[in-house]
Amino acid sequence: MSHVPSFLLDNAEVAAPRLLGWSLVTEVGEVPTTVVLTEVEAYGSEDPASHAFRGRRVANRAMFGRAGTLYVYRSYGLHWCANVVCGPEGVGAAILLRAGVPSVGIEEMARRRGRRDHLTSGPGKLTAALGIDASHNRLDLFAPGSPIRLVKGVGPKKVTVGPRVGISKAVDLPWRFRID
DNA sequence: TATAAGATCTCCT
DNA sequence: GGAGATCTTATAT
Repeated sequence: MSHVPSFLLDNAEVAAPRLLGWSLVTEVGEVPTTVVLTEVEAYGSEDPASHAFRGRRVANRAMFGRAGTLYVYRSYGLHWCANVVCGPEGVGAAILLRAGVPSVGIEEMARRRGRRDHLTSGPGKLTAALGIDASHNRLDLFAPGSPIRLVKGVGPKKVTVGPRVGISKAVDLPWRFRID
């Protein structure tokens, strides 16, 4: 049994900003690593920019799972991007984790990234630093024994809202949320 | 079967 | 500010 916070059952654009300030913890190697989430984007169920828009596929089936499920996909053939599934089961909504601040295991993240700066300042970098890849797709982020978990943080003071990045459809929706 | 485009990052200038 | 790396899926022949 896992304990999924109730706000994750809400629509993506409502749930997304509430994830800011939460910690993403991974224990996929010897050393645990944690980042505090500072930038996310919402991908809704009726959203042309969402992978779920054209329906259920093998690659995106994680998006149609329970809220609190991890959805990992490959971006541009070489990066992994991580999302938190939200909304009612079966609707296909998720929150893309775009960036964060390293808090635990910084040395390990620097080793995985092969550099010491810009460790987690983008979706692909975030997954690389945390050691997240396709093998973690469909994981339950709230199961006690899960190698990747979300841990509640302090609520953000001021949230900046703007248009999403890198998409070509529904570009004007202000569904990108970040804190300093 | 083929081709194009994509929720990106790094390195170079 | 621009090109290249390189995989998956959608849409067209």
